[in-house]
Formats: sequence, structure tokens, C-alpha cells
Amino acid sequence: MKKILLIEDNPEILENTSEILELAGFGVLSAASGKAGMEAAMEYLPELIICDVMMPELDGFGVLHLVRKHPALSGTPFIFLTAKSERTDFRRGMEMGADDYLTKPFNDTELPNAVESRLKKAESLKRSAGALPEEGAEQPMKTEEAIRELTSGRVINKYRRKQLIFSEGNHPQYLFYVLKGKVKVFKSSDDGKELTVGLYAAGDFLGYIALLEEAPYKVSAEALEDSEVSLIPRDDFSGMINKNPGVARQFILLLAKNNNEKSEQMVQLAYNSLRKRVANALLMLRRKYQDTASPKFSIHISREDLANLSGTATESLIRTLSDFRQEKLIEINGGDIVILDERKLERMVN
Amino acid sequence: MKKILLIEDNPEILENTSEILELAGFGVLSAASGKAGMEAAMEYLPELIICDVMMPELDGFGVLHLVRKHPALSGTPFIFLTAKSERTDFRRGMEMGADDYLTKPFNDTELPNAVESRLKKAESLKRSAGALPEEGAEQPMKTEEAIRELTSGRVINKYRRKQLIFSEGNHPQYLFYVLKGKVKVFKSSDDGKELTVGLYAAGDFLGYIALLEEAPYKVSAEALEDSEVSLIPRDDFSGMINKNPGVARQFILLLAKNNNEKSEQMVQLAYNSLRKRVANALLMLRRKYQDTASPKFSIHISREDLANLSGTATESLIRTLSDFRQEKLIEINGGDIVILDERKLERMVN
DNA sequence: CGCACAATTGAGAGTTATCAATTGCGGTGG
DNA sequence: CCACCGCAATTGATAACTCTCAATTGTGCG
Repeated sequence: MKKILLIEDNPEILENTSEILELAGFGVLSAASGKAGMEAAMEYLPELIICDVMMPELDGFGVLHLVRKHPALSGTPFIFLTAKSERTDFRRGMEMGADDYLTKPFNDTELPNAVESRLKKAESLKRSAGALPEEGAEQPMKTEEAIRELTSGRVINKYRRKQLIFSEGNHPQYLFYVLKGKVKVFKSSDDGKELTVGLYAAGDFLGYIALLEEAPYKVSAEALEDSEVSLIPRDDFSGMINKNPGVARQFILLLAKNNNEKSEQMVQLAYNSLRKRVANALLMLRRKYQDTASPKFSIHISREDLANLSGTATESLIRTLSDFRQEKLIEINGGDIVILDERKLERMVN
Repeated sequence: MKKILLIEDNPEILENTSEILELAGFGVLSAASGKAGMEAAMEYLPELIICDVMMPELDGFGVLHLVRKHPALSGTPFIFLTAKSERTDFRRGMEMGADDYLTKPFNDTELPNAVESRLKKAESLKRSAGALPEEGAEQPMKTEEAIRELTSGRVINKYRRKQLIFSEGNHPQYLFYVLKGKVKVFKSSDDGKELTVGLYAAGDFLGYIALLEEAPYKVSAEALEDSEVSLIPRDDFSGMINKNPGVARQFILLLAKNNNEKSEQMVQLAYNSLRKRVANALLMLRRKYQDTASPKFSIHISREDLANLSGTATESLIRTLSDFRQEKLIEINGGDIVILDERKLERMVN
């Protein structure tokens, strides 16, 4: 039975829609918020996602954005559900890569038809993509499926804030896949100062470099907040990499992206002023961890962590933050940093 | 250039729309009827089809139906164009598997955006479907042999000192393989200062990150001294990567190593004193470019290049070199830097 | 021989780290 | 309930480091 994920914050509509889909013979997973939806999507990897546009916190556009970024979900058909049939909203949704756009109220055939049609299309695309090699003895699994297999049904570890996930010098046993929370990867200088060299969020893989190299970790990873991570045994990972070129390709892309980001960071660290580095750190956090589609972004992060991300001393970081606050670029609410003027911050680093 | 097929029976709209697309940088094929459109589609296999709904004889729905049935066209993104924004028509189009539905009049950005977005989506689907093995029958070559085949018998380019080999923002056409000489890869900060982010010598591959990503270069490469580089066409490289997992693995290892080195460098740049960074730069050169087994290592490098490698201003670098010279760590012979006491330099950075 | 450019030196300004002190805050045992 | 502890955040003062600008010297080459 095809699994469909339905994300809708209005309980009445949720119930009603879910019923329609079940009557049409689909397996329905439902989620009552964008965030819950995203989590369910990552955990269950549905065949199709239906999502309301207007929701508090993480709205439909946000969900779509995250879905498209996620390696195992990016190809999943995505249908928007909305009460208003504004042209601009419709265009925005389609431009972000939605597959269909249903306006409420819809009748009992429209929804199943739309779903059916998208599933059929996804199916045929999958087939045509895999159709070329006629005589490969074993058809390699599709990338998406392979990644699904890789990540699902694993042991899940929970880590508390500040807890180490792996540490420099140790031998890798697992590939990590973040289900929930925020993780940083860092490296220490000889005099004990730490620099954060990577940020990870739900849906990201972690620790694959050491696995691919078959060498000890050169960096350490630590939870920035309470997190859940699933553990994929080393051999399952390398087996998948070897059997499935598509999966290997995904990780090559990750490595390449990583590399580019690091080159960029190096230049920043070498030549940019503290102000710029801090501004950039804030923007990096924003890019990586923005989960609401609200214009304001707020994050809870210790000054030390932020200093390590900026590559500076905690005190210097704090002074810079004060400056930013006075300039109305940010706001500090009980430890949380709120970005008020993203535009100006962007301009600062460029 | 991306080929787009535009099917529209009204000559005015056809002309106008075609112009918009051409301005947006697409190659436009046009057809004035459904039938002509279908013929053109089959002959030219465009990357995307835009089609009016209402046309005499074969209408838009008919075209879509035929397209989806055609084996080589079935995956092609299909956008409907229509004057009326009736809900039922829209639903019918989407249910038949259209990818988007634009109502006229549309403004100058809507159309290119819609096209862009669908092309990107199709691209990403293709990619995630995996780099398929072209012809599985052949036994994969041994890795070593494959790499030999990759690098031998190629066009060889000679570059003079300071000459650019590739440059940030350009699209990669070749994989480079250094036969002779020294090459640096660098990136510029917004205020024009350069940081060297990689050193390459004879036997190294160059520029593979952009090729693997299928994206523009994020860094530039320049000869540090007169060099010879062989050019491996893009397709030969990706073919080899796809056919031969061993070769793919080699490049994965290169990427991973690169990544680790960069993490290390980032920490250095962030927290180490100038002295340490310069000492490290000298040692990096030594590791990368020592070609004789002689106990002393000497290199000819401009102060500016060395400063860019250390991430500092030329003057500061020079002062540090003077210090080193006074401390008998190095010696300077007509521009050449000779390392006298490697041991002490090593100790300095650790 | 002199030009163009690289290397070097000098002085001073500006930025950031460091050390020390103070404040703020959540939890906790009396 | 409250004083107090431990830790994070902040502020202050100062030292250290590195950059910048400007001037000078050195060097290869036509």
C-alpha cells in the first residue's frame, strides 16, 4: 500500500482529508504541524506528501524547501493544499518545485485523482530512469530507495546537549544520520581552542569522511542540543556505497559541497574582520537551522559555541554581539539571538 | 543551451513568448499547431515543452497525452499555457501529468521562473536516479590501468608562471592532470586578498570537485612555476567514474583527504599566531614539493605567494621570515628559501 | 644604465586576545 | 523561602599582534 504523508494543522480538515485518502486505498500518515510533518517524512519516507500551505511556525513552503533539500526525499511528489487560490501563492509554490496545488474545498474525486496522477508519474519517471541497462545481472537499487533502506530501521541513539558523538582519533564504526536536533563538528588547535568546522541538522549524514577513508576521525562531533541520531553500521554503509553508484554519487556530492564551503570559510578566517566573521556565523546558523518560515530567525546557542563557529575568543564575540544589538541588527532574548536585519548582515559579509 | 519547445497557435503570443524565453537564455523551437508540435518534439527531443491548451485539431491535452506515451519524451517537463483559469481545466491538465499550468497574461518573470524551476527539478531527478552504468557487459578495468588510460595520450597544455589554469565562476570542461611543475588553487576574499587553499604537483589531479558537482568552479588555479598539464575531457572523466568504481573510490579518497586538510588549515588560520602559520606553510611546501631526498629543502617562491599560503600580508610574512632567518631556522639564497632546521619548525606548529 | 617590479624596512594605527573582575541566573540545600 | 553555589555572560583595562601606508633597497632584464 502506498504511504502518503498528510500535513495539516486544522484537525477537522486533517481528519476529513485523511478519510478520503483512506477510502481511496492509501496508507495515510498524518502530522499536525510542519515540524512534525518533516520529522515524520524523514522517518517514514512516504511515497507522496500532501501539505497545507498556511501553518504556524514551519509553513508549507518551508516544508517543501526542506523536503527538496533532503537526499532521500528530494524526488518525492509534493502536493500543496490551500484555502486561498491566490495566483502569486500558486506561482510561488510551483516555482519551488511543488507538483500540484489543490485549493480547498476540493471534492471527493479531485484529491484522489491528483494523488493517483502524481504517483503514476513518479513511477514512470523512476522506471524510465532505470530502464536503460538491459542486461545488468542485478539491477542496482534506486538511489532514493537505497538511502531509505540505509537509514530506516536502525538503532537510534539519544545525545544530550554537549555530549560527544564521536571524537578525533577514534576509529569510525558507524555512519550517523541525524533524526532530530543540532550537531556540530569541530577540531581543536594545539592550545585547546576549538573551531567548529561543520553544522548538521535533522536529515544530515555525519562522519562519512572517516568511513570513506577507512581512517580515524580527524574531527570530533558533539550535540549542540538534545538530539537523536540513528546509527548505520560501517559495513552496511560501505556495502551500499560499493553496490550502488547512485549512493556513492550522493556522498561524492556531499564531500564536494563540504569542500567548497571549507574553502570559503578559510578565506573568511584568514582575512575578514571579526565583525564579518560573526555576521557570517549568524547567517550560517540561519541557513542551516531556520525551521520556521517566519521572517525572524532565533536561535539558542551558547556564546562559547558561537565564538567557536566564528573563530574568535568568547569575550570578543560578546562585544561584537553587543555592537550588533546596538545597531539593531540582532536582539537578545534570554540568551536567544534573534536576527532582526538579515539584509544588513548579508551586506556586511559581501 | 537548453532547448525548449513552444507550441502555440496564436502567432502574436507565439512570437512574444518565444522572445521572452530567448531573452532568458533558452533555445526556443516553436510550433504553430499541436500536430506540428508533436512532430518537432519527436524530432528534436527538447528539454522542456510549453504548450497552449486550446488549439484546433490536436489540443494541449492531446499533445500531453502523446508526449507521455512516447518513450523518449515521457519524462520531459510539460507546462500548459492557457487564457482561461478555469479550475476544472487546471485540474484536468494536472491530472494528466502536466508539471505546471500558467495562465495568460503572465509577466516577464513568471514564465522563465516556471521553466527554470521545472528544468532544475528534472535535472535533480535525473541525478538522483543515479549515474547509470552505460554498458555493464564489460568487466571493469583495474583501477590503476583505468587511471593510466585516463591520463595518457591527452592534449598537453603548457602554462607559464602566474598563468591561470581555470578561474572561479567558469564551467569546468576538463579534468586537469599535472605532468610537471607546481600549481596553486586559491580563492579571493571580497576585498581582493587571495588565500591559497591547495597545492598541486606533478601526478596530481586538479579541478575534479567542480566536475563531480557539475557546477561552476568555486576556486581558481594558477601555475606557481612553468608547468605542463594534460587535459582530460569532462565526459571521459565522468564516464570513467561511472564505469569504474575503483576510480570513483580514488576520487572519493582525494576529496576526503582534501577535506581533512582543510579542517586542519581552518583551525590554524583561526587560532594560530603568524609565526606558526608561516612555519606551517613552509612545512606544507616541503611536504608537497620536496623532490630530492636531500636533507635540505629549498624552494623558489615569491613572498606574495608564500603570504597567501600563510594567510597574511606580504610585509608581515617577510618580517616573520627575517625572524626565522635570525633564528637559523631558514636561510635565504637569492630568493630561494632553504629550510635549515625542520625539527624546530615542526615543534613550532605542534 | 635604468626601468619595472619584488623585497625589505619603518612607524604607527587598529584590531583582537588576554586576564581579571563583575554581573546574572537557575538550581538547591538549609 | 532565601542565601548561596556554580557556571555562563558581560564588562573593563591592557597588552600583544598584525595590518597598512609609505619609503627604501635590491634585482633581473632589455
